[in-house]
Amino acid sequence: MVQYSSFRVDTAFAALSDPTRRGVLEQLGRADASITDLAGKFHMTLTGMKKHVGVLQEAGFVTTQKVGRVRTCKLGPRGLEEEAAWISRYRQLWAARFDALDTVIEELKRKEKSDGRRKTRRA
Amino acid sequence: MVQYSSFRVDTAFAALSDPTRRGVLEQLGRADASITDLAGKFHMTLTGMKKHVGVLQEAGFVTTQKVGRVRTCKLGPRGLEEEAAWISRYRQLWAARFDALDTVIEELKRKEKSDGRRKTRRA
DNA sequence: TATATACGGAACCACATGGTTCAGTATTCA
DNA sequence: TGAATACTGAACCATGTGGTTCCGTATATA
Repeated sequence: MVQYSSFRVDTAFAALSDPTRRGVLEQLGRADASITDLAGKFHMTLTGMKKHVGVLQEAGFVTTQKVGRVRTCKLGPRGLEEEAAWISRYRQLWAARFDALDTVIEELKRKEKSDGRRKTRRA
Repeated sequence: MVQYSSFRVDTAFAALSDPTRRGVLEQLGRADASITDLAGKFHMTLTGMKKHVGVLQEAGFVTTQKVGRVRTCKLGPRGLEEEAAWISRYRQLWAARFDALDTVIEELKRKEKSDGRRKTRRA
């Protein structure tokens, strides 16, 4: 029984809301990398990148391991299951909400076409 | 290749990172509501709720309409398409990254199977 | 008309975020 | 050994966030 805590989803979505961090995830999807590698690739200081990696690690998206003086980052065990589940569930809700209201969807289509000249709307 | 604007995804994920706002979305999935309704349901001031609704509106998840003195909120035209796309794409990346590790991929397959069949999970 | 309701907006607050610099420590290598 | 490398951590800064209160305005209602 998968029970996702609100806290995890919070930190996960927060982690994903930064373009640098999404970039880091994509980068690590291609190859493992050190802090220095990532800092260089995203044009910021080591300290700055370390913070981002820390956030990703906190969210469970990244694991790191230090060998010698180099800390290597790689994708962690979480594959965004819970976030995918939340979004999927919401999309069902959303679709159901719009399915039920045919008139609204029609209204919406008309609106997108005529670009907001009509204000009269029944709901 | 899907081209999604980084800005939109940023604000979308940021909007979803707050549990109150996710709650509001789920609530609006069940029924439209006024600011006062939502403020009461989530135990905060009108002004506080108005800010949350503003964030959701900015992200395109919610639309509002004022009739008389009541502003009614409803789910907007965006159904998290871009966010679902990003996550789906990342999950593929992630899975490919772990292809080498047999135990993990087995775990993934088992999970995806049960995910696809039964969506019985709650928030 | 008087009053209660529902919102709008400004200002404030504590704390988080996304960066930086600076001063270390631990490793590697010539 | 000594110098360069790779990171760590503290401190700082500007801005953003999630709330609040206070006051104002428009609308509904008795």
